[in-house]
Amino acid sequence: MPDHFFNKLSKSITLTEADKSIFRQYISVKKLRKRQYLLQEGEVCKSVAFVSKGILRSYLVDEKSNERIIQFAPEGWFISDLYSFVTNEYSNLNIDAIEDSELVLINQEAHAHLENIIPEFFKFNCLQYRGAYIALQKRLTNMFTLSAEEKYIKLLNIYPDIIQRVPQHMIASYLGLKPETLSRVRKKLIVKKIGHS
Amino acid sequence: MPDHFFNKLSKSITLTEADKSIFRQYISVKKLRKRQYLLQEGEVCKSVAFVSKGILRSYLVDEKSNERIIQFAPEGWFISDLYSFVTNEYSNLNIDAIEDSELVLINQEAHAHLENIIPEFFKFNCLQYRGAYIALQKRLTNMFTLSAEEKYIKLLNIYPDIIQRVPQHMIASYLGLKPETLSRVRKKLIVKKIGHS
DNA sequence: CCTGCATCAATATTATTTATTGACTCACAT
DNA sequence: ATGTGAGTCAATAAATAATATTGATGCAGG
Repeated sequence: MPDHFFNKLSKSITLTEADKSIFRQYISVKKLRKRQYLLQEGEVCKSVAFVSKGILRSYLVDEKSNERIIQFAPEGWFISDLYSFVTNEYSNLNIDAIEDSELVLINQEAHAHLENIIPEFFKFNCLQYRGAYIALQKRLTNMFTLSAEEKYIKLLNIYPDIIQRVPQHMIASYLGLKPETLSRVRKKLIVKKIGHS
Repeated sequence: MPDHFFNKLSKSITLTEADKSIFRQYISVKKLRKRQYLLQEGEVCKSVAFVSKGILRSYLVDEKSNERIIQFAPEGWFISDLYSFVTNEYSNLNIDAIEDSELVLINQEAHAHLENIIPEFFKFNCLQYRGAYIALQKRLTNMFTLSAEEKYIKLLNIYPDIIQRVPQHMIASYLGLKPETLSRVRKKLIVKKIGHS
């Protein structure tokens, strides 16, 4: 079951068979159906999830009760509320499944323990955090500097697959746009494209 | 928030204001949206839920992966997997919301504690169990002895409200019928009725 | 050899989700 | 002051998913 998970790890670190069987003792597998929560606002995030099938999102709802999407996590990605996970404070974000999905879960104790006994796993996480930090910073700067159209095109180039899979209003939410605005941006782009051909 | 809950208790037992404020310390409130699980097969049932709004169901999925509905719980009812709740073993049933719902939750420790310090609550539960047992036994005998049509009519008489609220295929599942069969039974009944008028 | 129901497959109906459009407002950069 | 980019609100359209019905057929038991 957690093959996909091991493949992912193996891309950045080297895992022995012994390591894998240790992992198997500490991880669990969970299925979520579409719209099901993995984590709800007000709960404490007790595990990080690796998505082996499907796609999840994390989001928060603002004062005006709009959903603001923080992250999409398709197969091969991790998702959690890291803040709540490490501090044990209540989470203020929600994580749910956009499609029926399958996860590999690692809870707090398991995670700590695995990092201790498998140094390569520690290293893996290190790399993950660094990468995530860089990506987030880039996203933030894009948010501040780009126009609606530019944001959309950038996303289209980087994650064309995600745009295909998730409803458009979620893309809008991710980009900090209103669905109507995104709809109009797309229309304009299509018109342009037809002009070219 | 838990007014509805106190009203329910007050129908069978007498609660002082002091009792109520003790309760308030030990219960929690939770919202579920349609199709969201309260409990999934393989988890341990950590709380009993009082439904203050909406409607839930508990069901198990059989070898042929049909859902078999055990119970519906509309407002004013309790629902849980009592077996798992008392033994701490993994549940083999699922509980989810048929409509967006609001619950009052009492977890294991709270439940035990409340029964200890509020004898009336202990008594309430006693009555609940007895009533539930009787009702279940009646249901079982109906299952064995009645025809599809009779089962449906009986349900219609006892819980007309539930039949209005939940999809027909769930009624079928509850009665141990196939959706097609129930559809045909209903058609026959409607024809009969028209004949009468 | 009926009767009562299950099964399978197709289709119809209804509800829910998602997307688009129009008319309008506001901020702000020119 | 004015045009542009995006938000807001309300209505509608389109797409998808959930639910219900129907017909054909099979099978077990009185």
